[in-house]
Amino acid sequence: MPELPEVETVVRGLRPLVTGQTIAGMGCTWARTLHSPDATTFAARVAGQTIQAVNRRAKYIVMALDHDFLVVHLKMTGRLYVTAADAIHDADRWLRLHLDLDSGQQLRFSDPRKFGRVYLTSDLTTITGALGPEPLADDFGPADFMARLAGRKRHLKALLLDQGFIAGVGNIYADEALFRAGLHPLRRADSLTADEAERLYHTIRAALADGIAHEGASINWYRKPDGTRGESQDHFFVYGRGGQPCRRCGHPIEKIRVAQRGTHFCRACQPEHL
DNA sequence: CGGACAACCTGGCGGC
DNA sequence: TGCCGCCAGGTTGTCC
Repeated sequence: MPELPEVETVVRGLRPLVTGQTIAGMGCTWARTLHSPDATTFAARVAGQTIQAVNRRAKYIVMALDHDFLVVHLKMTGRLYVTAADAIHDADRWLRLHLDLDSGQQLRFSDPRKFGRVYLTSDLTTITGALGPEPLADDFGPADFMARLAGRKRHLKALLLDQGFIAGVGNIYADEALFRAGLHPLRRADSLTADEAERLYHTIRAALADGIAHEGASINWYRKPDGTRGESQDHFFVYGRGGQPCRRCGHPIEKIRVAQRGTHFCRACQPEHL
């Protein structure tokens, strides 16, 4: 569930809580949560480093330390929160890793499904090197998007989910962007007119920006660092609305599978041909 | 290049 | 109440 808007919301919540804090130690209770290096190396290397900045690249949370980058991917059910070291939270039931901060607080990573990953690396490009552009970046314009679309034959839905094509879009905001653009998820990328491509560029950005404005979508697992829910899900046009009337035309929203993902769309607003 | 699918995992839910 | 099986979806890797 955490896509660009959810990760951005987490980053904005964490930033004032951990920036400037020095890490005293690390504990990990599910080995595979640590992608690299191994726990012993990780703990020794992270200790004593100060968190200089908290940022986002695609769906990765990137904390710049003195000599390394501490990177977290929430995958589907990961949650990050800061708490007093002796405090108990509901999400601790699935606690996988914690960082001891010199303030006496802990930065905790909880993850029921154990898909989330934590990395410590001095070279960020080993993680983010193959990612496509940030869709909300100032220097990413309609012409850049249209150039990337050119010659691609894949279904639009599959292409939007491809992190190497454009970074940060996941299943929810792909469906929302395609609805807003009036484009069927099975349209081939190279079948778009210039107008359609430019429209899609703008609706991707609008869907993501609205998601951030509503602080992400708490369908089930996602929570902000303070434990509260985002409200993006209350504003969806199609995602999770199969069988319900389209907010624009009243036609029932359909749910199909595209690229092995549940895909929601309105047959009237997103015609398959032309 | 692109598509299909398994793997990684668990909780929540519908059906019986 | 309880058990069963399915579904959720980000990413990687494999195979065709």
